[in-house]
Amino acid sequence: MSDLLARLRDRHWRLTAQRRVVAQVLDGDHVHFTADEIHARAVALLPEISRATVYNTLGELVALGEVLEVSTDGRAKRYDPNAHHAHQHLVCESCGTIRDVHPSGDPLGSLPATERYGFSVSGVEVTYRGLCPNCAQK
Amino acid sequence: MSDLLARLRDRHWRLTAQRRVVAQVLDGDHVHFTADEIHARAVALLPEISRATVYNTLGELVALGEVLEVSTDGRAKRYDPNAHHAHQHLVCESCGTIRDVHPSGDPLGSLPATERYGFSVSGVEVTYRGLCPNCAQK
DNA sequence: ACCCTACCTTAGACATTGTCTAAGTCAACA
DNA sequence: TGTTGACTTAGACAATGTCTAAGGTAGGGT
Repeated sequence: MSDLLARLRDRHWRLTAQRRVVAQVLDGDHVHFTADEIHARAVALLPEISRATVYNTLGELVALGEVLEVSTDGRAKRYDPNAHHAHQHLVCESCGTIRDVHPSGDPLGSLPATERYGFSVSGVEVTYRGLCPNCAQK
Repeated sequence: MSDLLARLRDRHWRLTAQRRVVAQVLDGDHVHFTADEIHARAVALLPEISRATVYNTLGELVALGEVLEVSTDGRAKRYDPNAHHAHQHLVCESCGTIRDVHPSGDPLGSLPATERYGFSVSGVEVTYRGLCPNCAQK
């Protein structure tokens, strides 16, 4: 994560206490928090941080390619700090838990030219859906 | 589409004017409207139809498996009446247009057991992203 | 043909998530 | 250490979706 802060400094980001706290909350490669969850955790570390700043900071991190935005369910977007290793998501339909997964094969290659309708295709997202062990039990 | 209405009657759906109009708007296999767009088109056919009824009806059609709900961007969900032929989506990042596409291979098969973390995986969605010919030109 | 009644529809309040604005604050450079 | 433009703030606003209580009606039963 200090790598992240270093990269951001290189890009002339002002290192404010608020931005540091958001980065700290996102630390760890396997969290998929919503903006509200990030705000709640940030407030625990820096009580006066505002919702707007959390949204601003997340938006900037996404624009810089340091964090991925995932909307798996039309509810709140989730933010995925694991932006530097290609992966896909496995989502529990019941509790919303997300796991990072690594399918075999190149998903982009599976779309033949005749199915591209003149689009310039730049990316692909694969979302597997199911029940996590916990929810399957109930 | 009369098939749809027939199937719904078989399931003891009350065929109200409102539900007929929503079904009519969804007619055609390649539309991907938002709830608001569906409401606007429904109002043109039946001025007194309410927003709540459109939401209710769409929710029921989704629960019955007659319509798919797609949220490609964290904005408004879109409703896809092409629920009976497996397909994936190609989305224009600029204007939001969606095309139905048919990739080769079985996307579910690409997730090895060691990457399933005990989940019972029941489905997979593939979303290709890019620019449509129109937006690419600009 | 006409009642019933359970199911459907309605308007509008409310909830959730996200965006914007105007004023105040502060990180970084000189 | 002073200056300045980028950053942060509270709260209003916007977009989308859900809920409620009251009234309407489709369709079965007669």
